[in-house]
Amino acid sequence: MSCLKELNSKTQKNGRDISAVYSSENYGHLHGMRTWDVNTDSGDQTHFSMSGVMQRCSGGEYSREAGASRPDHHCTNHRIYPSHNYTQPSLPQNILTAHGDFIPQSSPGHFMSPTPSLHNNNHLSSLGGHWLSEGLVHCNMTSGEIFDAVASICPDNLDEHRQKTHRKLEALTELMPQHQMDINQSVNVYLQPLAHKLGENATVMCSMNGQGQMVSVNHCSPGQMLHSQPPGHLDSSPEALCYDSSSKENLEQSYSIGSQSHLPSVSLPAIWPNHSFLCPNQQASPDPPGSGYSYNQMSRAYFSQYCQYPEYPDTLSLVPEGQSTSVVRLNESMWDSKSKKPCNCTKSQCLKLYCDCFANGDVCRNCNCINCCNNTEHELERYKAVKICLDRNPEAFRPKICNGKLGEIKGRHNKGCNCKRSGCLKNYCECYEAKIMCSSTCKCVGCRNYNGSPERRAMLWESPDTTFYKNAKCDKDKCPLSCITLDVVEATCGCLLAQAEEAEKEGYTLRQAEKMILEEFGQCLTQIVLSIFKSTSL
DNA sequence: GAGTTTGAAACT
DNA sequence: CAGTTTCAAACTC
Repeated sequence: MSCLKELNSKTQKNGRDISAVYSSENYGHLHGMRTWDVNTDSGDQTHFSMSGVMQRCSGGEYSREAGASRPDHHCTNHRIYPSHNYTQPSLPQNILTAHGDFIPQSSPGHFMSPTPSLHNNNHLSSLGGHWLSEGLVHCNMTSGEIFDAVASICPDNLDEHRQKTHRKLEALTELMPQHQMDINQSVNVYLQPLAHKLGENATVMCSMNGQGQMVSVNHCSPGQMLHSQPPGHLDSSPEALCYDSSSKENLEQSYSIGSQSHLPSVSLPAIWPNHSFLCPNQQASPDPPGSGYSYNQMSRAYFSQYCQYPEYPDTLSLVPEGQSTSVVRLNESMWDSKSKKPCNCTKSQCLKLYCDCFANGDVCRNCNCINCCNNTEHELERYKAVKICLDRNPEAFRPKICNGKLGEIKGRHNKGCNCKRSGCLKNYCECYEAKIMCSSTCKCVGCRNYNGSPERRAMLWESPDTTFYKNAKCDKDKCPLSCITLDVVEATCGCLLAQAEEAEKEGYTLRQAEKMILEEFGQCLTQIVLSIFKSTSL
């Protein structure tokens, strides 16, 4: 029986390393590339492939242009039309259009040269001088192509923008060259679409607010309505799809998705506050039925290394390939200053791993630090600091506490602690602080943070949080029952259910069904016991 | 709140 | 890689 095989597989894995049980095999990967059309009415066309980094404006970013009568002072406005299935309406010139179709990577985008009217300040001009300012949005476009493209569109302040942007790009490229390629393969950063005008699989929208939150909606189905209005106030205008990413409130509203509110959502980290990336081949995890959103989170700094650590697929989830619609956004709780403990750094400028904010990939906000450079005003310094840390230790931003074997509720410390005086029973100890027991990877002296320790037992049972003790893993991985994990229990239940269904399908009597289920349970137990024997050499 | 202790990070 | 220094958090009074 296949489920028995699965159970066997799981129990075998549980003996040592079960982290791969929830593999990606059931979930698709995001891949493919999308291109943009930047249209003007000049008629000239230049083909180019957009791969690399593109910038957006600060403050407003990609906001809605609510018709011709709604100027937006601080945002670059974009109208986006699909290249197919849609006839561009009669609108003012110089509209940035795009289509979000998944296009084979070899397919070029089309760039149509601009007209002089692009340079005016008419709010209907889709590209203004702020196009190249702050906040990186990554897409398949090289920096040179960006400059050339943007230069032809909005030469205003180009030199200044070029210099500023080039410095950032240099730092960025230097910092993570290997990820540039990843980005090029997984364009998921797109402008605001007019969703309901796009054909099936045509809508892609993705952007970030000033806090690095990435939001995207992919593959909207025809008729799906995305709106920026509160429920009940759906804007029926073609420009209804919008957001002002400088506003968290608007951001939330913008992604109130009409009848699709059940759509899954996943969170994406950003390496830096204004930068987000999507890696290809990220694994997706399904949402619990009925849940509106699911959030996973990981260190933003660590995200740049994400693709190097497939053993942590659960830290990031994306919508499975083929799913018609998805919402991708950064978990805002990651940026919730209320939930983040403020640091008190005085000498490190919050650019060393001494600083918890920096180490966690956060920027300092509402902290008590002095001479802080861990903020958006010191991006370059921050880039360099991240690079230094990664050069010194490529896993510097890797979460210290990783998922342990299944059944280990809290996991284990990657490096282990080195405590000498605290007995690992004070918060000086990172294991203790993370509410996990010390493991064989620790090099601590006089450790009392292990299962069965008298001090620990007394302390934990005195504590209101006795689940810490109850859920903790066995001492130093030597408990033979440690392989009976939730996963194994789940698999066992699955086998029993499958047997019950089979009995029902075959029309067996209740007694016969009970017998079948009990026999199945016996086989499951046999597999578990055999696995225990194997893993413990009993 | 000031001073001390502690262990991770950084440095040599 | 080991020893030392620096640093910020945890802890004590």
